[in-house]
Amino acid sequence: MENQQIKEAGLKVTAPRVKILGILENCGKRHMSAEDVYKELISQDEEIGLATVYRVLTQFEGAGLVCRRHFEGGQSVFELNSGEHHDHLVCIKCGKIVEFVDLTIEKRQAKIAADNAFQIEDHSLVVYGICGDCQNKR
Amino acid sequence: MENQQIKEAGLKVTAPRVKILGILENCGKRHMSAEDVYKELISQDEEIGLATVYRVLTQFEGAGLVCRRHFEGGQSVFELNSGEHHDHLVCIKCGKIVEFVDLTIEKRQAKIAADNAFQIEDHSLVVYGICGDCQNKR
DNA sequence: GTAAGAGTGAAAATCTTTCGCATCTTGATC
DNA sequence: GATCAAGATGCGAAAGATTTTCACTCTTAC
Repeated sequence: MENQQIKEAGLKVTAPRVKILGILENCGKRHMSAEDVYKELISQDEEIGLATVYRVLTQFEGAGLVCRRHFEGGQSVFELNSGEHHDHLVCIKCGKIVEFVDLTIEKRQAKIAADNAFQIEDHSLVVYGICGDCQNKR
Repeated sequence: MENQQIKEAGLKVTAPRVKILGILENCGKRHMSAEDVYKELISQDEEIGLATVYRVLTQFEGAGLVCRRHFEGGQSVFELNSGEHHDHLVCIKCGKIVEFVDLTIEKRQAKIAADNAFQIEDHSLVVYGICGDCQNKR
């Protein structure tokens, strides 16, 4: 139940937070921009401002409930933290997003960081391309 | 000489373009935001507007002279196109940027894209961490 | 039940990047 | 060199995403 997760994050259980977490969990799309979440709230007749959506998503991010990603094209997208780090394949035509994990790449990154005396905190790998569907469309 | 490169890009040789390219080539920093370039111009008493800096950098990007990168933290950074694709290691404390190329990773990416029927157009790999210097500072 | 501190909505503010437009330059041509 | 059209520039305004401010409301601890 959402309430539990919010409480564990050290946040008060309020209607906007419960609603937003519910949307992220049940909306079907794993990757949503703040705007997407806001529109979904509107369509559910919820009186929640866009500023609150940003605030709540940022808090959730801080609490580790969601991850924020900056792909090309302006808006950030948020996704529920699935526990396991993963990278993304993004279709530049239709926006489709595929997640993947590749141990070989993770290991090489660790090695490269070590070779340069860097202590890895995070990383972001995004491969932009055209998905199978879009290739066939023309 | 800068003039040649600009001409070859199919652009008129104008003072702002020559100046901006000169800064990118001689400023010491390989990665600069539009704002950085603008400030450098100001400090050289050049009367060039920020809008022009953006316009020129965008044109240079289209002509393949520079690459634009979107790291975390708002601004885009531009770098001279070194001909060879490479990825980045970014220090989240001091902003230091190290470039690297790793064939193993490139190959894995190609394989992953193929497995998912994606036709790769581009990719961005950024590893965020703390560099050796910053680790020692505290 | 109540006070204190959190949380919220709406509007204003920021920040980065782009646009509109009048004016000025460049490069090709006499 | 002078001429001219296409292309560039500068400036302020605009746009888009996100954050902050402020006055008000709600949650939680007691």
